[in-house]
Amino acid sequence: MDERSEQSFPDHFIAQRIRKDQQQGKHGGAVVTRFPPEPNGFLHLGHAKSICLNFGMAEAFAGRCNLRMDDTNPAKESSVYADAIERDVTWLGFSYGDHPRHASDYFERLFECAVTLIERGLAYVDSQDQEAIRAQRGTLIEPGTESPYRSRSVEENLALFQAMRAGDFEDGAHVLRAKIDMGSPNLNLRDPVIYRIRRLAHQRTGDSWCIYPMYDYTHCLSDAFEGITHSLCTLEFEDHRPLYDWVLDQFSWDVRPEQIEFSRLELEYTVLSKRHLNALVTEGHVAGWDDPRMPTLAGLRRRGVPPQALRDFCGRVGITKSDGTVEMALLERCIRDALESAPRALAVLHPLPVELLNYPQEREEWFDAPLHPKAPEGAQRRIPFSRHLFIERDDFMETPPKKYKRLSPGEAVRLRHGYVIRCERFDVGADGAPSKLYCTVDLESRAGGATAEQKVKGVIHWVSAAHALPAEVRLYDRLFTDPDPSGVKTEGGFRDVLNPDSLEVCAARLEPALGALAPGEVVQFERLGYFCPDPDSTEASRRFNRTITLRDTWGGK
RNA sequence: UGGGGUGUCGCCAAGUUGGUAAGGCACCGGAUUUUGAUUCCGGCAUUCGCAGGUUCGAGUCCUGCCACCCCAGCCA
Repeated sequence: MDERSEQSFPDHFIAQRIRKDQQQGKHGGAVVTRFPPEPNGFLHLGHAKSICLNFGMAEAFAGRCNLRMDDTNPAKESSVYADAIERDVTWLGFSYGDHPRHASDYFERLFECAVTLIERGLAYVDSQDQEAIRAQRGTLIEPGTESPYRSRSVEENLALFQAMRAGDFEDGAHVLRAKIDMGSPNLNLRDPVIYRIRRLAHQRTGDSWCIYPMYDYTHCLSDAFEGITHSLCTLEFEDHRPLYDWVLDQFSWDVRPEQIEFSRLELEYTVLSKRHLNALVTEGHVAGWDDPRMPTLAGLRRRGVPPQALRDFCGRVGITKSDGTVEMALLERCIRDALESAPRALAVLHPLPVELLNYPQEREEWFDAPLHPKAPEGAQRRIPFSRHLFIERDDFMETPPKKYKRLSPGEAVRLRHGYVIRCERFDVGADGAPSKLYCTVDLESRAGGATAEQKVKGVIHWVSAAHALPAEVRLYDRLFTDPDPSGVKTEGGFRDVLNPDSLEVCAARLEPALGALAPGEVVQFERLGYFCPDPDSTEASRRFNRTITLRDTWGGK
């Protein structure tokens, strides 16, 4: 738990503005926000920032935050994604009442508003094709030109719009456009399309509709319908605010929502856009949306990252309007912080056999070891010890560098929670690498023993060969080798900087107590990092995911 | 060449009536440590994109530049 970020009151520019509004009694002092994802993909770290902001503001100002599916485009959306979104928001620790809201809940009201706009001469049916409309929009520096259908009579527009709804036309035959200003320097105001014909079943409304409203028209009205006071969105919508305001200004509201923009999250060595994440999944570069290497909430969860780490992260990143890219180190710091209190265990990822020459073949001992070093008298587990052990391959070197604090010929190290051993000799395998160590053990070296205080090179982890549980352990690394995958200019783009070593699978050996761990429960394998059983782990074949390594201040390895 | 934004330490980010640069991450020391982890102390921007100006005094006000981001979906 990070008390600092949990208790400190958010004080970014949006919080300041909301506080001011509330103090001035705006909206009757009410604060209502909303998190409005489109159910066309899984939520990722970028969404976490928005979720924490929106739900966080509601919490901080004793308000409410709605979860609203922005489901106005049945061509791309599905309930599979909507379900995943609910799961992820809940997992992050936020609640939105009994149900999420849906833009599709408002289709009828949205239609009525459109009719009103038509009646007031503020919207018209354009019967040109997409290309013609695009050509008339003009460019960034040239104004657009008005559609020949712009001056249709209200009666004709009404009849046409009703016919569109009735299903009398094919896709693309007509669109409804807001009549604003084709000469505006803001392209969004050049008579934006607000309804299009899509003869497609919608995941929630089925075949009830064959016309669907566009985002700019739908979003602001949905906010108003729900009494949203502060509509927080990312910077790219700044240009849309005049349109947001234009639509709302055509009606009167008890609560008139206001849009405020903040910069989206960018993180080094990853991609944070649904389009790119979708490509990773679709093209098979990862195993799915919840692949532990994905920056999706589902992936992070499967990896073992606690939700608190993400909330802490979002809090530390802050909210501003400046574009920036956060270093991976900050996220890692938050994850390690949240996991420090996890139980400890011993596991060997790359086993190197060790035989203790002076330890009886049949003898066996069980050591008590605390689950956490800061609670030495607290809960314990038992660790078996015997003549045959495994230690980490990296913990032995024939000719070690100067400050090596591990095992080498003639040197002694302590086995964590156990005895001190000294390496007498070793075998070399066909590949030229050490294949087995022969050591002597000092039976007086455990705590309380005669030689317990002796100085040794260091402390290493180990497991008893006969008692250890075999397990497949997946070691994950960053998915990309370039800090800015989206910025890669080669033909393949981010595909060209995928990290070929983002996944290493190893055959590990675990201390027996680890057999009782449930999927998702994170433990620290001492000196290695944090790990948790994958959901696909079974007693017959244990599978662990590495959540993150321990901080490593040693240059070597 | 249009419109909308942003520029404070390697990264994120405070600074909102002008008064003499918070904090976090990273990094570098040093202490503790049966995890090269954790914890703990200490260090880390004479300077705020640049150039002028106003002022006793400017990151904060004015002027002019420069850099970067977003916008021409019947996507959101």
